[in-house]
Amino acid sequence: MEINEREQILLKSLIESYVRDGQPVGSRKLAGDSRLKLSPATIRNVMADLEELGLITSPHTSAGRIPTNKGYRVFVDSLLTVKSLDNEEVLRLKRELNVDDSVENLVTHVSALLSGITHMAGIVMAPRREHLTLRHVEFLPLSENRVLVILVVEEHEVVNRIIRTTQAYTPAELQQVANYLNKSFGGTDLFTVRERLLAEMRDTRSRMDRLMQNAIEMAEQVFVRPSEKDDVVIAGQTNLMEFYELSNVDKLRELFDAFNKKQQILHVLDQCIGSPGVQIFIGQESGYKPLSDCSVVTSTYGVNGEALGVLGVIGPTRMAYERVIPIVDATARLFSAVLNQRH
Amino acid sequence: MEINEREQILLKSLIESYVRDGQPVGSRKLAGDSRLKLSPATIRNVMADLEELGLITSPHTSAGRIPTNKGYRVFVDSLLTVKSLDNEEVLRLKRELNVDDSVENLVTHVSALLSGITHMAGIVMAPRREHLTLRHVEFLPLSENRVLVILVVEEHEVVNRIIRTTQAYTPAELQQVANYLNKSFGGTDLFTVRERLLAEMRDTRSRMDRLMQNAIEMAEQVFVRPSEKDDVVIAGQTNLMEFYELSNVDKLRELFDAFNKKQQILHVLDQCIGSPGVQIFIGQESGYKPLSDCSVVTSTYGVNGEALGVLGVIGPTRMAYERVIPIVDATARLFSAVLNQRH
DNA sequence: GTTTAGCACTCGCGTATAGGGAGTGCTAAC
DNA sequence: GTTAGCACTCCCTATACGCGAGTGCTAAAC
Repeated sequence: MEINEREQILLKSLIESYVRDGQPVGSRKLAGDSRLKLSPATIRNVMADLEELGLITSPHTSAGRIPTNKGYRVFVDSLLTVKSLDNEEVLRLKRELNVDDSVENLVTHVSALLSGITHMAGIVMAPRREHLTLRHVEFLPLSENRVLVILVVEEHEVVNRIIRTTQAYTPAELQQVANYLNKSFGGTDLFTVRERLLAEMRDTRSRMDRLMQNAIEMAEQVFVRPSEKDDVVIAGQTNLMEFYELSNVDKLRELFDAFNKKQQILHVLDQCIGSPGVQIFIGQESGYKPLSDCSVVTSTYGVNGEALGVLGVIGPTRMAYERVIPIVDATARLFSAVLNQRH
Repeated sequence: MEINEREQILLKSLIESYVRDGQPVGSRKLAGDSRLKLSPATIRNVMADLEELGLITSPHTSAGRIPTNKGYRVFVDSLLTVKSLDNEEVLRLKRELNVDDSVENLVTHVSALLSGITHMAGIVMAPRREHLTLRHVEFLPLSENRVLVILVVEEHEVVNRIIRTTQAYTPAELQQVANYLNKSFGGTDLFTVRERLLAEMRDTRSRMDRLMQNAIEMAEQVFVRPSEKDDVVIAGQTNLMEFYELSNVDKLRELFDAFNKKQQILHVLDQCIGSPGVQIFIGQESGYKPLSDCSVVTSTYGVNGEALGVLGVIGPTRMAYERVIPIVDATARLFSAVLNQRH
């Protein structure tokens, strides 16, 4: 795709104008906006070329032109001049993130922030760790055969679940098992704990003492990956209603349903985790139909340079990319910084 | 409000027809529907009376009549014949609720169920206990001056938070404090723990040992009511989009924003907790503007006859009350039963 | 050869108008 | 008290029309 400088300038002007006003842009308007001193007639010629290239299109004969997704793509890739972020906004971000909050709260906060600043939908995927290290484990007997397990992983995170055991344990027995696990496996990856215990069982099948048997029964149920259903937090969905006001309510519903389902959204975000920095999906590029009228701007965040998750913003393809990109970028950095501080 | 039998029958027919089809009901249609063998002309006379009473109204001269909120109220209070619940649906409800789930998960599930069965929005207020009894407490040192506190309250619920202390504690000291608190205050109400410890401090200011000092510093920060931000869970909001399709997008947005804010919704539910059984707010009766086109059907749930929370359904005033009421009722009973089982 | 002015043409949108349909209220007869 | 008949009202849809915005093409100007 080669377009000459004049075409670039005009495409840029056109997109900026369309993003600002939401109205198809005509040749006369463009002649006024652009620095280029050209008559509307000339501009019409250029626009015809751009249309031939598939970068812009007209909704109907007598309207102006609007960018196609391909046009946005060219704009984003090579024409856009990113505005650096308002200092005030950076401060606001910093102020709102409390290091001592649970990860869950932080994620919710960040999502709300993204949505608040951009007036679109904020979206944050919860940190995904391949390896969760065990910090501490605690067992509390409930009714017989049911045990409440409290697991502290990494540094801060508390996970709890109820397991059913084949036999009733006394508090003392539970305490014993907990002590054993804490002493032997503190700082170890959850899966490793499980595997080592199960390996132990295979190796020394017959001559196992009671303690070990108990530990193994627990381990089988306890040391599995915590459920990840709330893996994605979306905020400010209603902001998107503005953009659909004129258009189809059915599409809006489809979009909102997609937000509720989350899995597919998660899948879209998942694609980003490999490559660092800001990524942008325009329209169908996300490969998910309900998002076909939307763009998604994402960035990865993480700890010690390792990407743990993805956050970003969902809005109409017609969004102010030059503003949104630095916001997403800065938020990801700040969030990473906060996560780092906690270690 | 006295209306004679014939008026009652016609009002009932009219509402049932309108709820079914969503179309204003004319005299001819009503003459066909109703068991009464009356000509459309007679029915027109009756309808004129009902209109004078404010029970029905016509959108415009040449349309049929639709119920007013007052009409719905009369219908709900004295005309409605409640359908008993499908056995299959009861089973579905039972099947979906897992006793061992956390309260949080249960609440989410119940909300989704209500929404799924009624095709409207489900809404569940998390249980509110006046008194939370301490089951177990555990301290884990993080970086210096920061301590992770894990609190098990009631039987199952795990709450955790990070507190900052004035001095750095050793793990041994923390263990000591935890042991002391567990031994002395297991089974006690959280507030009571706090108050007793603070009272202790006042009484024996000078001659306090180290352990007590530590315990008190902890107690001040730890034994406060857990934050209740996620007090209300709403599911299936998108179902409501169908009903607004024709009407105002702005109103829809207002409604969705209200769902996100939650506080006001919570306030509406709060009103219900006093009186047991199913309650219904029609239109503005809820006293909350975004809900003025909606009806809210609620019921309380609880443990041992004590009401702990409220659940229900939000939908258009034009809803099938005779179906929704038993659903909400049954769900509340089942949820109560599940909560009771856990004790 | 590029740029520009001029002009006919197209299309969407808002307004005006007419016809049909549904339902009503009133009156008079049963 | 009930019903048939009828004029009336109002909405909804379709059609027509004019206006405005913007285009593409052509021919002249630079």
